[in-house]
This record gives sequence, structure tokens and C-alpha cells, in this order.
Amino acid sequence: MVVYAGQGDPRRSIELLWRASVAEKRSGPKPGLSVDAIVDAAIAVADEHGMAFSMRAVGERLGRTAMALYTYVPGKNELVDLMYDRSMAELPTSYELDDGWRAAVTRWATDMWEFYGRHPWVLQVSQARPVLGPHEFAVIEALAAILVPTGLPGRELRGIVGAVNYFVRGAAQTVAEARAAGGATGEADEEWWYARSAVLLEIEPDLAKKFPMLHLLENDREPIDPELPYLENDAVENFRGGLKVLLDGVEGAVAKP
Amino acid sequence: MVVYAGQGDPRRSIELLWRASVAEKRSGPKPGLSVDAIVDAAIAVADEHGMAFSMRAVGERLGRTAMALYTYVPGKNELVDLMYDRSMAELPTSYELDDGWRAAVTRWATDMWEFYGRHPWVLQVSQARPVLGPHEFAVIEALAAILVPTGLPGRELRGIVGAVNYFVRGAAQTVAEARAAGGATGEADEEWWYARSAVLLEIEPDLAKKFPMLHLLENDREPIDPELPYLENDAVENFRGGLKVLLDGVEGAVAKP
DNA sequence: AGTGATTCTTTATGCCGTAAAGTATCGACC
DNA sequence: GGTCGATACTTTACGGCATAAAGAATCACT
Repeated sequence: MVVYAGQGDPRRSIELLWRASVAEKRSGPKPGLSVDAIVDAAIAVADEHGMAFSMRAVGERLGRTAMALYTYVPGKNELVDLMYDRSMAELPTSYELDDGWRAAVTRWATDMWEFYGRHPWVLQVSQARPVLGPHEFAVIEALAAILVPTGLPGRELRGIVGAVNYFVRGAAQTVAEARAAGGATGEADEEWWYARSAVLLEIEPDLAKKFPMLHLLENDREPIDPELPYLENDAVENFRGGLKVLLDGVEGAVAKP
Repeated sequence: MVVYAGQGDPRRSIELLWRASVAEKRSGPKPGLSVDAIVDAAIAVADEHGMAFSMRAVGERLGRTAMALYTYVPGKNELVDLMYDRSMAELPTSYELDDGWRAAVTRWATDMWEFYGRHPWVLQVSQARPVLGPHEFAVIEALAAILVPTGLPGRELRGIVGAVNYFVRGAAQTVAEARAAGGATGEADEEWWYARSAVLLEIEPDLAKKFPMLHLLENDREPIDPELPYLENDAVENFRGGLKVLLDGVEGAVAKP
């Protein structure tokens, strides 16, 4: 399920995200949990079992029932928002520009790539309506801080920021889902790929003739890192190559005017 | 739910995708449905209600129960694979190169962009393990056929094909989810944005000072097309700008060696 | 007429998010 | 110090989901 972030009461959501809740104690039993504890537990569960985690599972990890969470968090959607923003706290908030913007953007992109690898479920939280949390802001601020000094106008910069963001997300999604699917079925990448392509070639023997350009595209493979599974190796190769081309484009824009 | 495509029996899935089933009639009642009819109905339901469609809803649209579908299709995952591939049949399979590769890639990207707008649920089908259907192949073949004649080596081309693909998907996802979220809550984009940013500014009044670069990024807006909602206009702007930069990078690669 | 294969429905199982109601525990006030 | 109301948490329950299992209806064949 792709979770459409940011539904429900806006005030409540944003207060939770920015931790602006006024902790005025009244009466009643001491709270045994906290929003932070719940968000951390939920992130841990999602890291292990993917976005299809359940409120019951999060509660169980905390020694509570699922319903206990609703004391602290309005619902699952809001919890996902909080998970999303909080996980991004582990990303750097600024990058050195000593080696130029290109090196810095590359580091930003690599950090994001690795972040998505650690928390693949983040890729399934909607991007459209930003969660508007402090850490999400900080991550984009970091990229903007690298690119603004190039002097490009805001209009162009927004396109570039978007392109870099989309690209990293897309590239990361490819590996992340490859891993997740492998994990879900217990098959390794190679087995999965082998089983499918064998059947495919049996059913459609002249595949290479039907899609000649795709066939050509498969040439000129780099030596495969034997440490990495097949699909993952492919994804890393595409990430590096694609980023290079994209940044070449940015370089053109920076140099031109 | 993001559906991890390509699980279950590989042979059965691929035979369905390539319509390689041997229709040897035996006995029993005449089938009142067909795989095609089911896939079409499912696409229609998903177009209306998003990827969170149910087997019940698809059955209902065909005047059957949900379980009737299982006569034709092994399960929901496989149905999603079939929907994914079949919907792509409406995309062109080749592009003219008379105006050069850049114009052709732009048309390819625009077609994809519009396709995703028509079928936003496609964006939620996993990309990692390709569904391996004929129409998905044809779509990538079309892009490859544009780029291979540039003479770039396969290694570089794969990165470029990936980058263009990721970019279009990412850009499309932004609009698609903006629309979906608006539809889900019944709120228009503007209202949603207004409510949230108002609360945000109330809680965090010096937002612009905390994220100065983000603030700068918002400058220099193009005149907004009053026909389009705010977020959508932004997305179109980003799509055009980002694609331009990306293709500038490709141009560099083509010209260099 | 009977048999077996096939289509489709009915029923049931075990998940899910969460509403509603109940129980236990505390602070504040009389 | 006893009561009252607020709070934390559990229990139970509801409707929805994919789909397993079993049964009913329909046809081709002998």
C-alpha cells in the first residue's frame, strides 16, 4: 500500500511532526510509551517487514496492544508521516563545497541512495504532498544549499532539484524492490531471474529478434562485482552512469549563461 | 499497497502475459468471462479508485463474485502484472527520428507522462523485477531504438535509459499522487496546501530563516497556468525543466567521444 | 443416462485498521 | 482521605480484504 501522507487533522499532524505538543501533565496513570518510542519501534518493524507492517506488530514490539498506540498517534497514516520524517534525521544537513557543487551533489545523492537502502519503505510514502516535517525540509535544504551558489535562477533550480530527487528515488526503488521481492519469496535474485527468463525464452524463443534494440542494450557489460547480486549490480551501474549524465546536464546549465 | 510483481508460479504468469495458453476446449459450462475482460475491468476500476481496488470490485463490475476471477487468474498479484502490461499497449512502439533523437526522446517522455496521468496506479507496480510482458518490452524497446543510433556504448545507454525512465516516473508520481490524495480526501490541492502551510507557519513562524535556501528556491516562479492546480503546475514546470537538463547531459555524452 | 471436467457461488478463515466500551491508575479538590 | 474526573491501556467488535474449501450448476462425452 502506498500511503498517502498528510491526511487527517492538519494541526494535529504538524504539531506531532514538529514536536510542538505542550506537555502539560494533568492526572491519570503515567504514560508508559511516547511518540518517539512508537515511531522508533515502527521504523524498526518497517525496516524488517516492509511498509506492510501492522499496528498490531508495532504494539507487540512495545509490549502493548495495537490500540494502545492510538493514545499517542491519531492513526496509521500519521504514524507513517512521523516515521518518514524521523528516519530522515539520520541524513546530513549540509555538505562541504570545497570540491565544488558536483562533488557535493554526488555525495548527497549517494547518501540518499544508501538511506533508501536502509529504509526501503520510505520509497513508498507519497512524495506529492510533502509531509512537511523538519527533517524532510532539512534534506532538501541541504541539496538546495549546494545548488543555489551556482547562481542559477530558482526556476531552473527547481527542475534540477526535482530531477536529482526523482532520479535517486527511482534508482533506489529498483534495488530496494528487488531486495524486498527476493525477501518476500525467499528467492535470491539470480534464481528468480533465471526461472523467469528460462520460461520466457521457452515460450518466446525469438525474443532477441522481436526486441533487437533491447538486445543491443545488453552488450558491453561491465565486469560484475561478484559480491553483489545480479540485479543490484545492474542498479548500481545505472545509478552511477545516470547520475553522471544528469550532472553533465547541470554543468552545461551552470556554464552557459 | 505496492504490489511486488512477478510472484507465484513463473510459468503460469508468463504464459498469461504472452497469451500462450492453449485453448483446448473440453467440457463444462461455457466460460462467461475471459482474462482480457477481467484485465480490462480491473484497469477500469483501478483508473477510478486507484491501486487499492479489490477483487470484489472487479468481480462486481463483471456481474460476478470475486472468486469467479480465480478461475482465470491465479491471484491479485498476477492480475496486477497483466493490468500493468496490458495498459502499456496503448503506448507507441516506435518514434520517428527525422528531428533527431532529442525530439524523439522528448516525445517518448511526454507520452509516458501522459500515460501515467491516465493510469496512475501503474506507478505503484514495482519496477525492480520487470513484469517481463510484451508491451513493457515494447515501450523500452521504443526508447532504446531512439538512443542506440546515437552510437553510445551499451553501458552508457543503460544508465541513460534508466535515468530517463526514473525521471519520468518520479515526475509523474508527483502529480499522480497529488491528484489521488486530493481525490481521497475530497480536498482540492490548494485547500490542502493552504490549511497545512497556515498551521505550519503558525507553529514555526521563522521557517524561512531556518531553511533559507529552500526559501530562495521558491523565487522566480513562472506565471501559473490558471487552468491547473498549484501543485500540478509546479510538477509540469519541473518535468519540462528537469527533462531539458537531463537531455543536455545526454547531448554532452553523444557529442564528446 | 451417466460421468467427469469446468464455471461460478457460498461459506469460512485469518488478516487488517480502528470504533466503542470497559478497567485500572493517577492528580486534584473537598 | 475519600471522591471525582482525566488519562493509559485492554477487550471486544465491526467491516473489509485476499483467498482456501466445498458445493451447485452446466456442458461434452461415452
